[in-house]
Amino acid sequence: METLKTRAEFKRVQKGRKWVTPAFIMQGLARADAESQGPRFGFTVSGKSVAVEGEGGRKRGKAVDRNRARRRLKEAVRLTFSDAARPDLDYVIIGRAFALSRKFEDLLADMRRAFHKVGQPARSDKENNPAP
RNA sequence: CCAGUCGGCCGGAUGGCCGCUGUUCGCGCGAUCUUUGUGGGCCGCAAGGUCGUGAGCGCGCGGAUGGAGGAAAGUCCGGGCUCCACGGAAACACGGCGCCGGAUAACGUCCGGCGGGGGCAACCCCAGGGAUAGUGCCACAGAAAGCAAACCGCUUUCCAGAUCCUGACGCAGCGCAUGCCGGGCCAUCGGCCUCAAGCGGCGCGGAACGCGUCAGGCUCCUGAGAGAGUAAGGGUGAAAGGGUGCGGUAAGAGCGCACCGCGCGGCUGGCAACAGUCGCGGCACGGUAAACCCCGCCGGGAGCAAAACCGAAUAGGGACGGCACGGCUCGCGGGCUUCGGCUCGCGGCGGAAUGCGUUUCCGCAUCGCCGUCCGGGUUGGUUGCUUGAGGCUCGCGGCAACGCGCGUCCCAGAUGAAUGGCCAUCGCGGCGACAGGGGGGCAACCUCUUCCGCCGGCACAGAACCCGGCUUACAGGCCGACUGGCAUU
Repeated sequence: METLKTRAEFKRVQKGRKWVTPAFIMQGLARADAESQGPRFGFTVSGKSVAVEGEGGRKRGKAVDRNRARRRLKEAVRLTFSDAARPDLDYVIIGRAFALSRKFEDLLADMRRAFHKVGQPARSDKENNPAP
């Protein structure tokens, strides 16, 4: 599984198609250079986004929670992308609060559905502007 | 057994499936290098080419092996390291620290003491230098908050007398039947009772007490009055100018004495902080320095996003070469000069040219264009990057912190950021109740425990250059030493 490395790549994918679930937000965009093959993924989780409602107001997610949310999302992508993701797209997955508590099999189902939804309009884009 | 104090340690375990990353070994592929002193083969006169061998690098596959914490956290101190600044020293300013001795690379840390405070005790807590160097502040309350003063109170002198004292008089009251009349009872001239708890009219007395009037007074008392003394007591406060006791005094007061405290000086013990003791001082010198300040010690700044190296595109800078290089009584600067000037660069004016907006007009932009090279430099990449004031065992020195020596081990290095995801069993925690067992109770029942079921996914928390500390967070659990209490032998 190849990951996005630079800030510029992340900013670019932000313009792409978006799909929201309780555990994450997925964005996808066709890659400009056709150099590498297979899809690429970027993961991002902020402390604010995984904040948990507790006694005395919201509790900001600490580093442990952020890392754990990212790992679960990463694992879910790893188990689903080979047959669900489109190889000519870059994806960005943004963690949300339920990334920690959602059952893992539901997370996998969410992920497959998100790949389908994000990949669908990209196909029509490709028909309008065929890549060189 | 219960309660507690101190120190040390752990902080889920095992397995299955699928992953990430470092190191190392092997294999494969890729580009590069592989001698210019005889130094693989072949071709070539040669430059060189080609095949092979080897090397490091990159990628892939396979094997082996390592992979979060006690706080990785907060970023509060101290260092290493890097860059910047800086001739040395001192002073000033600013900041930090502050009992003494030791440990340490250093520290605001640690150890051992000292002093003060708390606890029955084990033990715990303390920013703990200087308040006779100076300045400031001390809210509220209180009379008064720093230099003595005096609200209540206490005492005294004078003055005064509603209250006080003395005297006189009067009244009330008391007494007198050994005062009279009256009255009553018994009765023989007479005797008895009655000054009222129950009875009329008069009279006498002045020891004590009461009231009134008058006069006098300061012995007592009083103060709506003036002055003086006092700080014992009351009250306020965090704090009120030493404490307790005896003496003393008009009342009091270190006014005097004893003990304690305080200050000064000496002696003894201790490296020292300090402790003990002797003498003197009659007690002034309140607190606050986490108020300014004084004294002593320490301190250059910024930080791994430090810093070094490699370096794409675009824009801009410089050098060189080629092409182009038109005007001016202009300005500035350089070079040459036969001093007439010539020439180059920059700028100004003018405007040719080129490009753009559809053309002219007009407007805007450029003032050279092209090529090669150089330096700086952003995205990015590499290094820094993990062997270090390092861990462990043993021995020695030291009360200890710690030091020394021998041996042994290598123990995370990610960078949109690895060290994991999911599941099962056990463990843990909570809840439930059928049943069995133990304890308490007359009983209802309560409680502990075993088994069972369900639930929770299970404390605080994720390395980011590295060490030494501090602080803060933390479910549950283990070990050791010690203290107090109860019970038993």
